[in-house]
Amino acid sequence: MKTTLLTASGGPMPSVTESLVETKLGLGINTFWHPRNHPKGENEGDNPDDETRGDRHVATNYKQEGMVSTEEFNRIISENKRLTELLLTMLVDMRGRPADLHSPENAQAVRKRKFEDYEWTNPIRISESSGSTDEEMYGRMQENSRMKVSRVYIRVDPSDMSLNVKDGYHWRKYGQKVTRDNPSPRAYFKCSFAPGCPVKKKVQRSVDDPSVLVTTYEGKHNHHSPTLITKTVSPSSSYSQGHSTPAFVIPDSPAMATRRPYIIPDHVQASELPTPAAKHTAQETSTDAISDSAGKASGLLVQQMVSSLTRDPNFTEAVAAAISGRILHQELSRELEEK
DNA sequence: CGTCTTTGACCAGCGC
DNA sequence: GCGCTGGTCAAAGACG
Repeated sequence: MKTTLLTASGGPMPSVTESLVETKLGLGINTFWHPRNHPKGENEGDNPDDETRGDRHVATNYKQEGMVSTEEFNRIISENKRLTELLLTMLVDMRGRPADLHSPENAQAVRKRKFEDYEWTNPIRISESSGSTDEEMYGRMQENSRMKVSRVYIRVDPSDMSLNVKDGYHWRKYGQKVTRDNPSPRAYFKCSFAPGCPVKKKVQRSVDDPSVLVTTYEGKHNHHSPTLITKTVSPSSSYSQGHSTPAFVIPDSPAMATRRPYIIPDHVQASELPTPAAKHTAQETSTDAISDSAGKASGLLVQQMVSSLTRDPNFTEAVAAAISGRILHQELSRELEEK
């Protein structure tokens, strides 16, 4: 079974650079992606022949470093190209929104649209806010933008009709409904790992792409992540305790990656994240040992993220362009001063 | 026997 | 008030 994380925008999981842009633009959840975490076999129809020379240059460097095969890297290049186009589309769309707000007659409509988007993601908060004016709700929407509600998009095998998402927690299904806007049923789950845990999640297939499961997590766990004492790793206990989403799941094997999303919620700092190094110590059942290892290993994840950034061809090119542009600008300024 | 899933019934909120 | 819709409950059955 193939699993691919997607973004809140409904598109494929972006590369790290795009994730950072998404963060800057304030889009929903943050995401973390790395080629090595991507299941093989995606985009099998992509043609690697249309890559740019720059991409080939980076590909050569990749190969020299022995990190990935040429085929693998060509696939990554193709995907990055496709994701870049997606990002540009998103940017164009987002740039249009502030312009809408400048128009008084459109401001209310745009605000309503944003509110509806938020309502889709945060149904509990909205219901709590019922009775308020639009102005109050919109303000509250912005105020609560970092609440413990998140959505995860997971690509699964279309032939698999189950709505089970293995995210490390134990869930009890308590209902299923067919909603008006989606022919696929929506399943309702409650966390059953600890008694009284208020966390719920809803799982429904995407109306646009039935191979994508849309999972909405609500609430805060009142217990440690069960993944801490099994095969996977969560961040330090201070983070993982009480968070509604799988904090960070490191699969032991590609098979384990099935339906196990990689998620970094937007309020989590890099220093709070776990690392691959913590994974090994997590095999122990002692949560104290896990907390210690997670703390020591936080720097390694930062390294991994930096490594991901630097291996992204577009990011490399952008940095090179920025640096060369700056150098050129300095040289021109110096020449002007000398004259 | 305990746990989980299924599924129809029920309830609350909302718009008309 | 009525109908629609999403969310939840709870009984019955399946399963290990």
